[in-house]
Amino acid sequence: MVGNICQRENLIFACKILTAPDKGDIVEQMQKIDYPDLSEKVYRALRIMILEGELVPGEKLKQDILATRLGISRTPLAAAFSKLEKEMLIELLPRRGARVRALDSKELLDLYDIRIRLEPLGASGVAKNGTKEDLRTLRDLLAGYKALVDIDNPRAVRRADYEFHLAIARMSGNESLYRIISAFNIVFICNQGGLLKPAKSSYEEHAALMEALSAHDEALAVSIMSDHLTDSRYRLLSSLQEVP
Amino acid sequence: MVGNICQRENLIFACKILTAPDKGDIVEQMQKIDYPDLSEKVYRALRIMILEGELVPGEKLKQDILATRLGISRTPLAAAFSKLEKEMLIELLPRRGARVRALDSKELLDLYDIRIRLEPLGASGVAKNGTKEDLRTLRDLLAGYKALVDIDNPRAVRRADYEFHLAIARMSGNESLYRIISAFNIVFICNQGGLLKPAKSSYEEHAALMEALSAHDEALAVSIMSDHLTDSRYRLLSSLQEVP
DNA sequence: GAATTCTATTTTGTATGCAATATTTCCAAC
DNA sequence: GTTGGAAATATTGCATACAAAATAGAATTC
Repeated sequence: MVGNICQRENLIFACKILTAPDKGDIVEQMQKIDYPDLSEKVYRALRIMILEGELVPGEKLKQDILATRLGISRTPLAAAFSKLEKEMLIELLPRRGARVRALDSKELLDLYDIRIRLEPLGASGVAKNGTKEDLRTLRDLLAGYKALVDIDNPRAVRRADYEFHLAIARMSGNESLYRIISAFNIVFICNQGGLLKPAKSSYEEHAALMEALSAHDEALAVSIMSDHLTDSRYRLLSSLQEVP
Repeated sequence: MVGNICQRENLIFACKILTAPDKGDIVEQMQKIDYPDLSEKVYRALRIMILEGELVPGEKLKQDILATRLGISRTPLAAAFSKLEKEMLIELLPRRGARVRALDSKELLDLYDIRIRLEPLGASGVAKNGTKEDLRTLRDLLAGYKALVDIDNPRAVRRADYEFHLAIARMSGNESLYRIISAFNIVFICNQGGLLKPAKSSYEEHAALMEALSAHDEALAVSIMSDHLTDSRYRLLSSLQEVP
């Protein structure tokens, strides 16, 4: 996936857009990351800005302002908006502009229901077809996860969790599965509200999953992934009922 | 969903594009269906053209030719292409144009794996929350299905199957589920290769599902849907192994 | 003072034009 | 006859420009 290579750079770029005091700096960043086409670059930048909360739900995305700020014309924005709309990150009201979509708790629970069905399929794929290289990568991600848990950095833990889950989908061998999970930012959005369970518990569940994957125990991997997510959904539901 | 209202008209429109001998007819059709924005209209038209097989896999989509044929400029095509790319219906190679994506058998099987996980979730939702109105609509669709089976019209049966499955996802109450299933044209693509089982068997399975939904028997509905699709996937696999 | 209509401004959607890149064609060399 | 390269052509991506629509604001009426 080309996307992941530039993920970090894009993030930096996205941050710059809103934090940089002068426009020259932004343009500089834009030129640094040269994707073949501008609309893809803009799309990625906006995606990260939304997911990272720099563009908040409900916020109107005015083409002129964004285009000026990014130093581009409004044309490539149209394509970027189309993509973001398909990903349900923005709402596109004809002739009335684009807004960052707000997610209510029902939608979050619904997304969990989807995760619970789809991600075990990914785990199954890795257990069946995961290469030694895949498993090594996952173990590395897991080690990174553990380190972050130990130093107690919630935001970084969330990111590590996201990367671990997405890596499994990517390695599942089911390309469509990966595209669906990543395109809809399902993992990211579910984690957005913060950690639903103690980082340590979460880590232990990941570690158990890692064991099952390493042992190519498909049934166990599926079961652990399913339980892992079902538990998270349950916790989300409980936390919602606490503060209604 | 606004989309469904104009589904039929769009189909007619899409067909006209390629069959109409003169351009004036196309323009006429374009004006008939007035969506608020042109890019959405074009997107829908192209989507149907691809799904109906009028634009064949591997075919290059040249902006100029398409734009001229549709009587529009190339600008709204860009947005339409972006959407289609997200739906995995076309491939977008930067600076090298767009191609209709070809699906190999592995991808088809992978899509079935996803269907098998997602659609039972839809059935569950309808069994739990389906209104009387929803159930009535489904029964109507089922009746239509039966009629088509009786007169032996495979193409129409396929379409009816598609509509029945999609309706369940739509009525599930899980908006994201519906968007994912419809956005990726999962049902349609899976049916593209033709019917995998005798239309009569398929109808009977649908009828049994309808019973379970009417009785609000969630577990049974889930199980029937799951079996229904698992069987289809198995048949697909078998048919692929026959002619390797 | 509140509501409503009419005007002015903003903002979006689409077409066009230009520059950059890809593809094709043609010609020469081996 | 085939291969390699250069010119010509075609095609894409982006910016600009313009028209249609929506929003905001002012003036008028009740």
